[in-house]
Amino acid sequence: MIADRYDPRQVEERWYRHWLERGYFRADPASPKKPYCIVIPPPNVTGSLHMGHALDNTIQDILIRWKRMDGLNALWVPGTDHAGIATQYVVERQLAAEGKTKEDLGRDAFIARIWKWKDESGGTIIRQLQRLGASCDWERTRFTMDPGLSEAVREVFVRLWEEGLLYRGDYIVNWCPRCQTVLSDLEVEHEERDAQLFYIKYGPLTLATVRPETKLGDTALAVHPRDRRYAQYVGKVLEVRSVEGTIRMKVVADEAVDPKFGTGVVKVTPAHDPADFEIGKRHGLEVRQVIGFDAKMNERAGRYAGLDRFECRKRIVEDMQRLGLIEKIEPYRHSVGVCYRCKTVVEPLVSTQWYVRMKPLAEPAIKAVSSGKIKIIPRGWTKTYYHWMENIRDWPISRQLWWGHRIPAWYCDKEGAVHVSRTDLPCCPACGGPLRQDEDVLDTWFSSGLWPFSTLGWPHETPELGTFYPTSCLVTGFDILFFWVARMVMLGIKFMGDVPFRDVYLHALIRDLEGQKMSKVKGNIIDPLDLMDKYGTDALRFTLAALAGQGRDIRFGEERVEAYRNFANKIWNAARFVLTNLEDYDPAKADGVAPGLPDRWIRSRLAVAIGKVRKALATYRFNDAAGAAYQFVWHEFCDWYVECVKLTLYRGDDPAARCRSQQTLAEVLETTLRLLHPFMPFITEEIWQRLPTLGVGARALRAGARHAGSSIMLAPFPKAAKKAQDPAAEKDMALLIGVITAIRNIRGEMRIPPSTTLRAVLRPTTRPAAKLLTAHAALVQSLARCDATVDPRAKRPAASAMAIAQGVECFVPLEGLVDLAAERQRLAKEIKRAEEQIAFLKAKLGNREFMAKAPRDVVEREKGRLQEQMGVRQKLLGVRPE
RNA sequence: GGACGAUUAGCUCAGUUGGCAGAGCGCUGGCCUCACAUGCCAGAGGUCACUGGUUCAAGUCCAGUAUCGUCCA
Repeated sequence: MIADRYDPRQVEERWYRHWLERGYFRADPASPKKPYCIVIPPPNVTGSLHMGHALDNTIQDILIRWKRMDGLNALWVPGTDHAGIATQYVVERQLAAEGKTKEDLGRDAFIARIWKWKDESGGTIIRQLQRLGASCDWERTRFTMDPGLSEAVREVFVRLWEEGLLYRGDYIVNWCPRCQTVLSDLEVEHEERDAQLFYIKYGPLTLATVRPETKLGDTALAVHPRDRRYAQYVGKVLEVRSVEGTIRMKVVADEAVDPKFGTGVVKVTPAHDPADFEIGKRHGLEVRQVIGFDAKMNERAGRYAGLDRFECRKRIVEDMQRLGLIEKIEPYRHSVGVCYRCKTVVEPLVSTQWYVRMKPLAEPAIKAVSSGKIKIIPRGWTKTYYHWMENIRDWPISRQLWWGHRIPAWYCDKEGAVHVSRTDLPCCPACGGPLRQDEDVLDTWFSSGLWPFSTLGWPHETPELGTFYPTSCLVTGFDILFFWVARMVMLGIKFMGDVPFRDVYLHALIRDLEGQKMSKVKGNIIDPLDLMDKYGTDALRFTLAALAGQGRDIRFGEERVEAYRNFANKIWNAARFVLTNLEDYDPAKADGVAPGLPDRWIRSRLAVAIGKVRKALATYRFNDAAGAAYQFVWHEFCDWYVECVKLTLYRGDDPAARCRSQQTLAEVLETTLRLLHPFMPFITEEIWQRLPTLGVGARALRAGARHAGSSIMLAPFPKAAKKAQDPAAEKDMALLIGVITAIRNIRGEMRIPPSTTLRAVLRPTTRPAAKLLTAHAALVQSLARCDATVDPRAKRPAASAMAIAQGVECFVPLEGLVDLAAERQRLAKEIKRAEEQIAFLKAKLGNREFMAKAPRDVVEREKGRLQEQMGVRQKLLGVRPE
C-alpha cells in the first residue's frame, strides 16, 4: 500500500545516492553526443547554502537535467572559490578566540591553518548543493586555489605582464582600514548618510567640506576656471590662519570643481580624495598623507597624530570654532563609500598596487555581445554591460591579504628590478642576488575570471577544453555582472580566443516579503535547508522555478513553498491512483483499441503542455515552464482526466475501454514524470521507479540506452508529438466540460449539497452537439452528479434553473430543492452580463472605422461573439428561437 | 547628477508581434464524493499609478508626472 502523503525524507537521500553511485552525473569528453556545459558560479568555500544559491543552482540543474535527458553530453562543473577576504576573516576570528593574531603565527603557518580549515569545513556547501539535487559531475569539483587553477592564474599573470597589460604604480585607492586591504571600485558600496557640511574660512575665502580632518593634508585650494567670483585669486598664494597656525595655500583653477557646490571653492587633499588626487596631478601638487592605513592620523597631523579620523574631525572642528574659523555648519546628506564586506567607511589612500589595463580587453568583450556571439538574457542587461565596459577603469588586482594567489613578482633590491615568473624564483635571474617576492595576493575575482577554462584544464590542452569550451550557458545573479561575468568574457576571449559561454542568464535576487535583502543583521534570512526539511527539496525547487520570472527581485514567502509542497503531494496521489488502478493492467489487451474522447483529449493537452514547457525552457522562462506543467498536471490531468476515467474504471463494464484508460493513464503519467523531472527530480524518480509499465519512455529506454530503465534521469525528455494534437477532441471535451461546469454552477449557486443527485435536461441546438452529449451522457452524469436527459426538443421543465454552455441549454428542475427567487436572481445576473456584452459588441461592430480597418478575422470573431451572446440572452429570457 | 526597473485582484506576481484582464495564496459558500482535506465543487473581488498622445482598438506603443527600488558616478 502506498502512503497517502508524499514523504520526501524517505526518498531524496536514497535516490541521490543511487545517481551518484551509478555515476549518472559524469560527462565524457570523448562522447560523440553534442556537448552542453555549464560551469557553476563557485560559491565561497566559507559559504553555506542561502536562497540565492538555491535559486541559482536549481535553475542550472533544471537546464542540465533537461539537456541530459534530451540526449546531450551534459557537463555541469562544480567547485568553490577561495574567497580571499571572507575566508581569511573566518580563520582570523578563530584565532582571535584563542587570543592570537595571524602575525603571531606568521604567514606560512597562518595559510596552513586556513587550508586545514578548508579541508575540514570547506565541503559544507558542496554537500548542501547535493541536498538540493544538483547533478554536477562531482569528480570534477574544482577549487580556485587548486594546483591546476593556480597554474592558470600564474600563466595569465605572466602573459598579461609580457604583453604590457599589467603595471604597478602609486595611485589613490579605496582602502578598507578594517580588512587592511585595497578594494576595487566594485567592492565599494555607496551609502547615503546624514553628515554635516562645514563652511571653513580660509583667509579671504570660505569653502565647504564634509571632511575637515583632511585639511591637514590640503596642498591647495581650487575653483572653477570660469568662476568670476574667484578669478582674482587664481594662481595666488594665500596666507591663511588655521589650526596649525598660519599656512600658505595656493589657489588653482580646475574644471573638476563644481561652482555650485558650497561656495564654489574647495580644498584639495590629493592624498585622501580621488578627485583631489587628479587635480593634484594636473597642477603638480604635493601629496601630503595625514591619515594612515589604520585610519588614524599620522605624525604629519601634528598634535592630532594618533587620533582616529572621525575623532579628529570632532576635535579639529572644535578647535576651528574656538578660532572663529567655522562660518557655519549645515546638515548634509551625501553618499559615502563603504567596504562591501564589513561596511567600514573606506579611506582613499595613495599606495602601490598592481593594475590590469582594461581598455584593450574590454573592446573585444563589447563586440562579443554586440555581434550576438554572447546573448545576455534578459536583454535589458546588455545596455548596463555596454555602459560599464565602455567606461571601464583599470583594475587594481593586488590585495593586502595572505590568503590567495601570491603575486608572482620578485624584486631584486640590488638592481631595483621586477621579475615576473611562471615558476618561483630563488634568486635574481640577472645578478644572482637575493629576491623578495611581492607580499600581496591577487583579487579573488582574478582567479574566478578564469573559471570557465581553468576548470577545464587550461593552460593545458585537455579533451575537456576541446569538447566543452565555449560553455553553453552561464547562470548567475545580475549583481555580479561586472565583478565576474564581464571579467570572464574579457579573459576568456583574451586567453582562449573565444567567448567563455554562449548565453548568460541573469536571474533576480531573492528578497524577503517586504522587499528587503536577506541579511543576518536584519534577521530576515530564510534558510533553504529549513525549507527542504519542512517541505521537501522538490517543493523548494519548483517554487524557485515558478518565481524565477525575469524581474529584478523575488519577494519570497514561505506560503509559496507550502503551495508547491501540496503540488508534490498532488502528483503523488495522482500516481497512487494510477498505480492502484494498474494492478490488473495487461498492455497487450490495449493494442488496437481505439482511444476514447477523454483519452484523446488528455494526450492532446499533454502534447500542448510539453510544447509550452520546451519553449519556455529554451527561452529561459522558468516560471512559464513551471506554470505550464502545474496547470497540466493539476487542472487537466487530475481535475478532468482522472475524474473521467473513474467512470470506466469503477462503473464501466467494458473491458476494452478499461484497458484503454489504463494505458492512457500509464503513458500520460509516465510522460508527465519525465516532463517534471528537471524541476522535481526526487519525486519523479520515486514514482517512475514504481511504474510497472511499458510506457513510452520505458520502451525507448529498452531500445538501447546505456542505463536502460535504471533512472528517469536517463530517459528521454518528452517531445510534443504532433500526431497527439487533436483539435476535434479538444473541441468536444470543451463542450462536455462546459455543460458539466454549468450544472455544477447551478448546484453551487443554489447550495445544493453534492450528495443530492440532480436531474438535468440538456437541450442541444446542433446535431453534432446532440450526438456528442448522447454518447457521453454517462460522463456528464458522473461528473455533474445528475440524471441527465439529452433532448433537442425538450421543453423547459417547470421551476427549473437554467444555464447555457457552448450553446447547449441546461435545465435543472429545482422543485423542492431551493427557492426560485434565488434562481431568478442568478438568471438576472446572467442576463445582465449577456446584455452588457451585446451592447459592447454592437457598439464595436457598429463602428465603421473598426469594420473598415480591423483585420477580417478579428471582425469575424467579434461577430461570432455577438451571435453567441444574443443566443444566450434569448435563451435565458426563455424565448425560443424559431 | 546619470542609467535602468517597478506601479495590474486583499497579498505576491504573470500578462512575448496592440484584439474579451490571468495565476498562486487569502476570502465567501457548499462538501470527509471509494488518489489526495497538503483535498473537491462553486463564487466574490480589478476606472491595469496619474495626465496626455498614436490607433478602428492600449495593461501592452509614445511623451510627460508622481511614488518606490536598484545600479553607476
